[in-house]
Amino acid sequence: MRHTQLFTKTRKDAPKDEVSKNAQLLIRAGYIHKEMAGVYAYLPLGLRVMNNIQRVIREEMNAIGGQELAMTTLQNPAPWQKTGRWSDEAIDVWFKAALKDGGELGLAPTHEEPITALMQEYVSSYKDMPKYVYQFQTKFRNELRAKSGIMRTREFIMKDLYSFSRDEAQFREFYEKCAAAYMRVFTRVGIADKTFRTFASGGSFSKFSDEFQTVCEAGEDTIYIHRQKGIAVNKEVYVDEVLAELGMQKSELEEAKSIEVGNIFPLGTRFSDALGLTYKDETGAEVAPVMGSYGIGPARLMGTIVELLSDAKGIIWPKEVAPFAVHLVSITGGNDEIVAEADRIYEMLKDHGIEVLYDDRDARAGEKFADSDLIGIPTRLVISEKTMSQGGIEVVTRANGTTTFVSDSSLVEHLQN
RNA sequence: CGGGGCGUAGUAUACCGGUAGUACGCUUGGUUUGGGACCAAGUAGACCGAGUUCGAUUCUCGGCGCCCCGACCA
Repeated sequence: MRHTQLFTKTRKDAPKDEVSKNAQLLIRAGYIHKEMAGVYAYLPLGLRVMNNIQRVIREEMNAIGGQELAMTTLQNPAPWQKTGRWSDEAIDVWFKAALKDGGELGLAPTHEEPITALMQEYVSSYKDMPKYVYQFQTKFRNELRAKSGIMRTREFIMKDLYSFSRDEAQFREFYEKCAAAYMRVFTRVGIADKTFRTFASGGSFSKFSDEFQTVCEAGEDTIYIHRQKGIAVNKEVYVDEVLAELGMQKSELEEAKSIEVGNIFPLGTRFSDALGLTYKDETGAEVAPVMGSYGIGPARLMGTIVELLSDAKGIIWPKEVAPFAVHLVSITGGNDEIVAEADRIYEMLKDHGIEVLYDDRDARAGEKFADSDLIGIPTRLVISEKTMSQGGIEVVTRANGTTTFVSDSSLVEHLQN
């Protein structure tokens, strides 16, 4: 894409009402737009990152047998009434709306009820299980206090997967498989070294759950890390009784602030019981499937990546999630030959399927480099009088600033490995 | 929800009970051209409502919005 086609612009100053690093950088670079407190729009660059993050998650979910679907954001109260969660006492973040005919509906804060009700139509035999379904879907939560940029918002997309298993053993097997898939996701988006599977309270669903917590000063949570075991314990269950159960001692644990980037938890038969979801086992007996729920917030992941992978100049995207693979920057000084050469390289890269943002603006070097650093595409290619006279292209790595010269005949090969 | 703070051009900020200033941006012209250039001329602003006052962007009250700390986080 040519920069001159991009309608967004970078800016030097962050808006005064944004304090968090993630929102400041993402807004300055033109990735997101704040619509109101806790509600952000994704602009072309931001949408590309969001789509890349979702692609990574999708690939990992498909690899463990997940089937993607799309439920609805408008929610029928009926199944929620059956589980007792339609009331504001049960879920205090409901957005609800009145229908013209006097009825009421909800804006989805989560999807356990509708997915369980939906599966009732398709699950009837032990042969129908296990089943793993997931979606990327907008959730609405009327938070009393949205905060931390895109980390805690009132409207956000969540990847939520629900597992339906014959019994506890079958459920556990998938639960562990999914935990491993989550770690692969965090590895691919570049935050695995700081992300720990974390023992946590199960909230109202179960006694315990597992969170994936990424160590970061900007985090809302506090965890206690057991370095040797490579796992952690959430502060909410940091009590002697639980630690003993886990075979840990307080002296072995290290306190850290962290961001919850994922959460998986057992649902047992709570929802299948309440909504009457059953299957017939080999003996013909009606049995309630054992369920599990598995969430990752792509936007929160995006915010976490920015918090962790950025410097004073801007963002440093990992390859898998970067909006473009390379940032082609021309320094023309009004010289048409350089423009023509940059255009040629741009077309060549596109022809080889390399995703490239081409800064074809008639701007000075300083401004282009500053914007390039801010936007944070992993690899920058510079074409200027200097590089042309040396018969090559300058290749700069955003993460560490290392620069190499590559001849244009070997450029594509250089970029592809 | 408890506490605190803040609303001034597109953005960031200043001053002031009496014609609202600066920088960036944007427009035009010129000079520049490898790390956010320079000169000149333009463009554009007081969240809403009520009150006090001769006069309110400024003071008072209410509303709305935004931020931070805490609580909450299914």
